[in-house]
Amino acid sequence: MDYENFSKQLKAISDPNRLKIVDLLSCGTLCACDLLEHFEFTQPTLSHHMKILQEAGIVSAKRVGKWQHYTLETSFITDFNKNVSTLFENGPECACHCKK
Amino acid sequence: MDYENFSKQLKAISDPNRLKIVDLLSCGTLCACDLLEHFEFTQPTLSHHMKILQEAGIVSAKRVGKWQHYTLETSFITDFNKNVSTLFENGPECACHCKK
DNA sequence: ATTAAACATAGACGCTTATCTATATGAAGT
DNA sequence: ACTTCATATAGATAAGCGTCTATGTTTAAT
Repeated sequence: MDYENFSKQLKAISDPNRLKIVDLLSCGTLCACDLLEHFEFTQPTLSHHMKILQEAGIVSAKRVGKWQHYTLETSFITDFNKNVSTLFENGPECACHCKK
Repeated sequence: MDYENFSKQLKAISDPNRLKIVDLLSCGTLCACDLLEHFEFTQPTLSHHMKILQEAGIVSAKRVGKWQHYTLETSFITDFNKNVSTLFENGPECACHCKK
């Protein structure tokens, strides 16, 4: 498995605030101002977090008028779940190369 | 859900080298010297990574003679999988508090 | 055209992290 | 007792991260 790539996904969501953002988006699309209401930090900080989530392929953005609409990437979820399975299970891709 | 706690688990495995360590341990118990053979870094660096994995409850250690035997904590795997489900699914614990 | 609202970018600051070298500890064999 | 092997600890360093303030950009409304 590609540890570097999986590592990037994990690092992107391993911040407690970004975890909450993903959790909020798991219910559906939200704009930045709606997201911001759930946090104590400033608007530029949210912008920074959203950029990280986008660059990791976790979230996609679409401008609608003045608003940025953020949506969870379903491809990320399936990819992530696949990586988790590969990591914990003793499969043929395991780094130990043992034949269980 | 407890974002702080889940964040600690994620940060502990979000290093590519520690991902590989977990992947290696998913096949069974290994000692430090066996693990070290799979990496380029030094022994103190491995010791550092193992400490982080232990403190996160991901790995347990047991001394057998001169060797430290490391084992993946099954409780971590179930806990982790549970957290992942809660995060991505639109459940009653979701931060948005919407009733889907 | 101005203004206001929503969001992004730039730069700075303090804290954390991954790695190293050097050294300590602890168990086992001679 | 001394040495050797396996592992841990200490301290240093460089890079990365989360946050802030200040400012820029873009869209829409007046």
